[in-house]
Amino acid sequence: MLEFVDGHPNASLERRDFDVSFGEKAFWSEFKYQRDTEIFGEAEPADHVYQIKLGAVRAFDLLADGRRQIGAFYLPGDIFGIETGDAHRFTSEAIVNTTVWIAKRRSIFGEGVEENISSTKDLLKVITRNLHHVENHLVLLGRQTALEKLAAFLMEMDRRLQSPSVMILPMTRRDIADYLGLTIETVSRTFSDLQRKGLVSLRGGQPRREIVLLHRSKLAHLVPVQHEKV
Amino acid sequence: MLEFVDGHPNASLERRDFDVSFGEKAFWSEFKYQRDTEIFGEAEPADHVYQIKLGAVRAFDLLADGRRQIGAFYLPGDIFGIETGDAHRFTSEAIVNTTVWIAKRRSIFGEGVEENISSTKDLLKVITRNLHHVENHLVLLGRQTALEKLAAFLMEMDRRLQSPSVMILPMTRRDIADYLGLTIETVSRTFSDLQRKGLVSLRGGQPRREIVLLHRSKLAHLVPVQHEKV
DNA sequence: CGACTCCTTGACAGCGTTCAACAGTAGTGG
DNA sequence: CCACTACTGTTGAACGCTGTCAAGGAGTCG
Repeated sequence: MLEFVDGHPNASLERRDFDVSFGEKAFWSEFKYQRDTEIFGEAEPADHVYQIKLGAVRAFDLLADGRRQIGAFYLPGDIFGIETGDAHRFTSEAIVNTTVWIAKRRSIFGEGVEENISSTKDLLKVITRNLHHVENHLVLLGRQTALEKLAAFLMEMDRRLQSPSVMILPMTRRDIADYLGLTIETVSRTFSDLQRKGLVSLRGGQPRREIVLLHRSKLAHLVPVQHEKV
Repeated sequence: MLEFVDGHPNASLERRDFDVSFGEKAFWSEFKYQRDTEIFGEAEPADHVYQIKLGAVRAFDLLADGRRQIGAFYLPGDIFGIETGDAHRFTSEAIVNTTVWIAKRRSIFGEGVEENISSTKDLLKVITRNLHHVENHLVLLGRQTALEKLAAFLMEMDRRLQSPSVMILPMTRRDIADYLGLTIETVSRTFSDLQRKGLVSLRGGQPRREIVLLHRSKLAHLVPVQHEKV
């Protein structure tokens, strides 16, 4: 099973051969990635499945001139790496030191998807969730203002972190900006806006990653909703 | 089989019970939709699969205040309507008078995806292609300029229409704008830009939907490419 | 003919970017 | 212990790309 480590140069193997419920029995191994190291690159073969145990991951595309678009953040519990069939579309990096469980794709799905039906349904469920998220994000990127984008981002993180009283964001302003299609300055200014309006409170000093949502319903009102049919 | 017509109020049934290759044998019926009529709405159950025979379709999300984001255009040959598992995420409308073949989902996949393995692979292929397209579109919406967006749009249409000498776009400037996250004025100005630069020629008078790509390689150079790893 | 849609163009405004300076924190090494 | 550096984040000022508002041309339909 050293092939695992070979295929993941930035990972350090901790334990292995878990039996997690994803379809049927499968062999999972635990890896740790240091902050800012790559988990897999764009166009690499997508032959593993990843689940975050601890930490956070960004999936992004980098243009030749340095522009970056983050397509998704993955948090503890999230499954990723199987978004696009044969090859990865986005590069994935650990945002902070991150523990990931990894399984070979064929150990879960058989060769391709031929053999294992129940896990194929799980696969479809994960992909469908990803697709849904990306489609929502299309609307955000194409048709929302900076304020709406940041409010939507905060509500998304709040939901996915199960509405903690103090939300501790793993990502930097640059990550947030690249997720929302903005610059770090605009993100920073919009945070200040929200603070002036009394909707959020920024805590912790440099990196200001601790955020308290003071008025979730007002924040939610800033997020555009889809049209209700007449 | 009148349930078909019941479920598709805007459609007129023409012929039915084709035998098309999508996985194994399935019963397809041909429907026609008038320009600007809805094929299926957001949040409706996704229990049919659609393939365009003639015409064009837009899939979009409409916000409460009228802002619209188009996620994809579908052209002859394209399969759509199975993007998101149980319920549709986007509304689909015929852009022009459009002929569509429709099959019940379970007549293709069995109840859910349990029974038919080979068509499950087809399903995954279609969904994967959709996901790939949407992820590309994320980068376009979040990180590209108006000029880059329009160039990318023209190259995409050129490829999908098999590089005709004269490209006849089915969609209006508004559709293009809502696809690219721009306004119609910016789209129009950017078309004029490209024309002044000698890269395209706009033909046909009001609706100016006939476009000749005069310099595909220069046009392609306007489209940002993903970063090549060092 | 009038009414309508689609598209283009001009003038102007504004949202978000760019450029720049600076504060707070952490890590390093003399 | 204290520079020194590096990194993250905030804020100000000016710019500019794109949006907004407005007018008008071209084509279609009844």
